[in-house]
Amino acid sequence: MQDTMLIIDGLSLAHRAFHALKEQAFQTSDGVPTGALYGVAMMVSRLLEEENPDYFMVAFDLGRTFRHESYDDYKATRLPMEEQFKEQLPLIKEFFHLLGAHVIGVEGYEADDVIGTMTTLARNQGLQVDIYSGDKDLFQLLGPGVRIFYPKRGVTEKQIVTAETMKEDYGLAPEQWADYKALRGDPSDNIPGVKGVGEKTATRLLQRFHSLEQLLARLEEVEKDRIRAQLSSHAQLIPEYKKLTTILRDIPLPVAPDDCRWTRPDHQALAEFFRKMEFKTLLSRLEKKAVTTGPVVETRKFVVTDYTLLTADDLPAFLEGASEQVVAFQFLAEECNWAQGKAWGVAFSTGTGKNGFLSLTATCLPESLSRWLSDPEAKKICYDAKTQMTLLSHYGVELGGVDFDLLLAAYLCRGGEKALDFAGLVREVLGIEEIPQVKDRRGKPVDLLGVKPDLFSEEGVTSGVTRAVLINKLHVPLREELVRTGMDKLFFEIELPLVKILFAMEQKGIRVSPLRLGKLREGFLRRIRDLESEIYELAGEEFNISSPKQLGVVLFERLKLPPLKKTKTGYSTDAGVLEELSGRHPLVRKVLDYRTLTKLNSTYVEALLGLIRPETGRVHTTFQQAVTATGRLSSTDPNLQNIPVHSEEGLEIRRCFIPDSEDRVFVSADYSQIELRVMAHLSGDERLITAFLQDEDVHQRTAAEIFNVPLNEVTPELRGHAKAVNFGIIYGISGFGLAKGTGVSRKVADEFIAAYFARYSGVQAYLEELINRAREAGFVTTIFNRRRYLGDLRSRNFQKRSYAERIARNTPIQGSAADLIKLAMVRVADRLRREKAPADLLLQVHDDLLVETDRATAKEVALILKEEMEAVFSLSVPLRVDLRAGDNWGDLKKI
DNA sequence: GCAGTCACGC
DNA sequence: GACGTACGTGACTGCA
Repeated sequence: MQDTMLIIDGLSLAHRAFHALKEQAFQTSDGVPTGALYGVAMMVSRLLEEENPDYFMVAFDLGRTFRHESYDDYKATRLPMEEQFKEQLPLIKEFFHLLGAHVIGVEGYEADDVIGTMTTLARNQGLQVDIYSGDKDLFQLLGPGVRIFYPKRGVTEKQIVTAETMKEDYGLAPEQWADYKALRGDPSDNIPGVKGVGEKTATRLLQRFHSLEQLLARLEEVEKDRIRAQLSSHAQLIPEYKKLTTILRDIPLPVAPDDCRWTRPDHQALAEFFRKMEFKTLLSRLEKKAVTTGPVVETRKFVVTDYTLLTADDLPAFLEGASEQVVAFQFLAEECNWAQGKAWGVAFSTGTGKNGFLSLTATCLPESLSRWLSDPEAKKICYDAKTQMTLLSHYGVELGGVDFDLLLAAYLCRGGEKALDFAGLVREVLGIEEIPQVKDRRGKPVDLLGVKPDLFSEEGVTSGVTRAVLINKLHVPLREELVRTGMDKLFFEIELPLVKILFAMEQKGIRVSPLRLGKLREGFLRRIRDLESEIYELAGEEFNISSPKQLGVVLFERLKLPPLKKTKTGYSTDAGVLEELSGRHPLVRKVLDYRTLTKLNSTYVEALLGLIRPETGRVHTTFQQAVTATGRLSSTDPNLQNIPVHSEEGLEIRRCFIPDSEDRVFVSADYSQIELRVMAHLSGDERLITAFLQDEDVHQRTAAEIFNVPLNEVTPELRGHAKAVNFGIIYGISGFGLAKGTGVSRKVADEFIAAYFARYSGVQAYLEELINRAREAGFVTTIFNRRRYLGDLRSRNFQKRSYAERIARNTPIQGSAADLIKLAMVRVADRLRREKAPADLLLQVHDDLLVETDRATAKEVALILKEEMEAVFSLSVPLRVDLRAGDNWGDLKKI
């Protein structure tokens, strides 16, 4: 590997550090140092955490620089700054010495010149040169083997600039930078530049003429009279400017690269320095580093080897003493999914400290075990009860008496983050770094419910028992955390009872007609083929239409259509762009159709066909209860929460979902405007509450209010705009986003929002208060106290902060709606069971419940759904549920 | 395997 | 002037 020389642009860093010290602004709430300390932090990271440089140098200005003497103003403005730095310089120097750097300044030259010369020398020796600087002037040093770590202004992420990225980002080569600055000028360096030549013009001129010399020589070729005149009047001065902007690369240096070899930092002295300077973040990083790489510290391990190998006959006695307490259990299985379940055994850990493992070999469980598992009075705890239920279903055992599910508890406690896997949870809560895990051939940890025979060993049993013991250990702090945060009710009355309901829904599955799906596929494939050949015809060549890259080339290069939008990697070809272009070339519309059809076919038709279980003719989704940040459920394999509904082709797909038999029908119950109702409740806005109390069309009412027209004069267009505003409010609006959504101008969109907040001032006040309180507390909550932690609300990074604010506005609304429907599911399931209604919950799609029931009892069941869902919780506005029923999922009619 | 883009739902 | 509507899952491409 190439040796590396690390060079720090000292003056710029001193400048940053100075402001950091002055403003006491060392770090953001998320612990990331802001721009002011960027250089220091990046370097420390590099030195302490990533790799070590072979050579390390810091360049400083020493006193006045003669390169600028020709420019009178320079002294007047620059000197006082240097005086200020002087106070900081000894500290900064000490800091770098502690880090093991060589600090170099040359009387009469700027730090840039020192860097320029050292870079040239080092590169000639074949070293890789990495420069940390906030100054674009150094870009002129870029070239083979030279990179600049350059912070984007106000942004904490580092940006690595090379000659190539510079060309891409600025359209200029390194050797053009001095010319560019001479033309453009730079007030901060007191280089006036050419009047009337800004960044764009300077770039364009240099791209065309390549160098200042060429430009001045061929001045007559410049078309714009104004620019040409300015250039010729500056013709004498321009070379002078260039002298000011050009970094010297051959000044006499007191050292050679070889004198700058890195000496390892003295950690203790460095820590002392950080403490003195109150660089808390850096200090903690240093200490962390000391723990992980310093004197070898034993990683915290936890293994349980003290357990009893049980037999089916031992089990009752083993569990008996524990009957008053909760028992943690964990299955070990070869396979566990909807289709199959084969258990190796089950591990127990009782509250009284007894651990045991029961091996299972047969296709059925011993009676003593089944009895205990299904006994609702025998309290048990586990990690991910739904999956354990799935395994047990293959033994015909219904798990009962689950008192605590660590997966769900951890999900709630983490407040907005996905639940951790078990090892992660143990690490976070108990600080245990290492637990026994079954590993596959490549050393990847294997799920305890998917241990293939060739991997099964003693280690598996140990892993299972250790996990059971840890489940017991973890449940205490997690239970306390739930109580402390007021989420215990949410956990015990909503999430935990929901597990069984979701499990039943997964088991039940939905019948899908393979015949209808097959026909659909035929039709889709035929249309796709037709479109393909038409598109190739129109394009004049064959290409992969599904590749945005290739499509971009065809549309924007071959057909010369205007690229309206760019993505990180090239032209954007999303639906919005294509829609705009559709009038300009017949191919575009066909691509849109092609996209729609291939999407529907591969994501839904083909995928569903593959997921129909041949034994039952049904698809069985998996509901994820511990993934979303807001408390919603999600659905996978297949995802039945995003089956199309808005297009005719989409409805065709929904029509393939059919009830069990002729005697059965689907009933759907969906909450009307639940999120807006929740917002009305949370904000207490009287106008909004009144609208719902009077059961008005809320979008129509909003239109009347913000456009100031009578209710009956609201046109569909106005209603559409109002609807977009309502959505925007829920999602954390901006004028720009709304403008895009409605097609009105940015200015008009801003006016919509202003009008909305003027009319619904309660909503505005609520949203403002919400953010203020969340900033203080560090989290937002839903009606049932579900939390989401939002550290970024205090971030100095605009982007992060704005994002956190949008989340803060949306989460209480979306999350409360999620809470409500989850509770409603619990109530509905309970009621259906109590009334012995022949009905099964099939799906939940966020505000919609799909139920299958006997044709004869459809009305009754529908009314039960409506009743339970509307009465689920008393808000200051009524909840309303719309009912529909039908013989397939695509043709549901209002009832 | 992973990131990027696109598209479907609420 | 930054930045530009919440929450998901999944198919596909293209690069490593």
